[in-house]
Amino acid sequence: MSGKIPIYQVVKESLREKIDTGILTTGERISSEEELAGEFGCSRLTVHRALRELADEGLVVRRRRAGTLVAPRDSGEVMFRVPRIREEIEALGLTYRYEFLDRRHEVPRSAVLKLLRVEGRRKMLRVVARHWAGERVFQHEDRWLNLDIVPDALDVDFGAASAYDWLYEHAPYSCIDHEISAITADARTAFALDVDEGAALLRIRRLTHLTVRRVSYAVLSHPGDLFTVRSETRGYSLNSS
Amino acid sequence: MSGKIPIYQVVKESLREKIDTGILTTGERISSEEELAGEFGCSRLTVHRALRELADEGLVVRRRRAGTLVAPRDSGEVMFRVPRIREEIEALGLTYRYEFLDRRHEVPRSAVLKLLRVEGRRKMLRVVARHWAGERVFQHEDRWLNLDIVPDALDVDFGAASAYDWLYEHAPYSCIDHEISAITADARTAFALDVDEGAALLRIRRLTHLTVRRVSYAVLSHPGDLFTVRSETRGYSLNSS
DNA sequence: GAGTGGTCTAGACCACCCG
DNA sequence: GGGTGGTCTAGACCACTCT
Repeated sequence: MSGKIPIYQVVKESLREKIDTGILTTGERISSEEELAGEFGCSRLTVHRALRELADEGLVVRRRRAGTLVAPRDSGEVMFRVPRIREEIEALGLTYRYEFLDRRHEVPRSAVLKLLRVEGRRKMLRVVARHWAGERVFQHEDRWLNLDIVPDALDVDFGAASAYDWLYEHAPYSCIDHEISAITADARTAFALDVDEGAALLRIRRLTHLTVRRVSYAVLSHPGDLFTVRSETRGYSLNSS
Repeated sequence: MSGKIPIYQVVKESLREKIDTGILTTGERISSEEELAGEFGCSRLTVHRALRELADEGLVVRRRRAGTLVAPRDSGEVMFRVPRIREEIEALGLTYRYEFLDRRHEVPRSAVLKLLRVEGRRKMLRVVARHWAGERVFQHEDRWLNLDIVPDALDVDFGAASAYDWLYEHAPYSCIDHEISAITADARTAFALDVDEGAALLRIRRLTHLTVRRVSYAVLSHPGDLFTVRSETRGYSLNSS
């Protein structure tokens, strides 16, 4: 019955449980790969893979000569999924609608130039839009596109498709940095989001980049009562039972 | 000179670059492991490791018989580090101070019982505290500890050390789920955080669990102007030059 | 059926670093 | 110096799934 589970998984989960339940505690040394291979009756490479994956997850630390130690807990990392906005809204059972507001070819303020790592004062593309969920504004998007990296954007009319979607389709694979904060809506933003002035907003600032090239910078504002960021549990949480 | 870089890394970065720059596009098929092994003059296992890691990162999708395909971009996952609050505050150059407020042994409201997966109405431990950064309240912590999982907590006086620290030291390794949202401070919370009523707050709800056992549930509230959650870039971003 | 990925072995050599 | 992890090979068998 257990013949279908790969051996490296068995080794991994066995060690994970020993760590979870405190049988192995912080700083404690785990048997060497060779010893574990003997215990589990498998090759060293199989054990190596199990230990490497545990190290990738941050549960153990590996050092040559010193061996494998249970890692100190560093309160760890949390994963959040950032779905495409349309999918997110439709997942809530609401109708998604994109509303184009503005498109300018102009020189950004210096803070934005700096974020985009642009030397001197050059024109970039600014696209402003709203994303609706049913009858409410779900997100206000104020985005700068770096024309040094994606010059084609200048030819695009963002009246029908959002800059986000365009980037998603046309820009190469990229990393994204996020900052999430809570702010109070000023008059202008309140109007844009159709909420009361002073309402709490969840604001995400997002910098899209490809290695060192900054592709785009966006400020995304949501009414606080509409949007929540949820993390996904990392690792295997065995939800059943 | 290049002899020090492992072959699997070379394979991985070579393919990553082809994907990043658009030479390989979404849905396109990558050569089979055997073919790549030939190209790079290495064994199949070495290629396999490279491809497996790319798959773990979500850049490619692998299916038997069909082969390895460049993954559709699903806007991916974002990693946030959640540092210990003391470290976070001290990293800002401010003085950290813990202030104990309340500790009760009582039956939680039903929503909390449900979150903690507790059957029936049983007493749990509630610990309320504030975390200061210099002269400002940085976080208000309202935490429930599940005494079925950590009965020892009942013997602990949380006057000096926070429930968070105690959990960190005494509870086994665990997963944590988070929800981040922006809310408006009501009178009570505004008083607790020493901000104006109606101010924007960043609220994190955090459920600590070990597989299926819910250890603790906490509501953490921050003044919106003090606290921001920042993501870390995932993967290798080759920051130099 | 055949081609692909998934896992595993036994053995090897190297790099690192603690004693 | 010697024990440990890091990588690699050549070959093998299996599981899946497309045709």
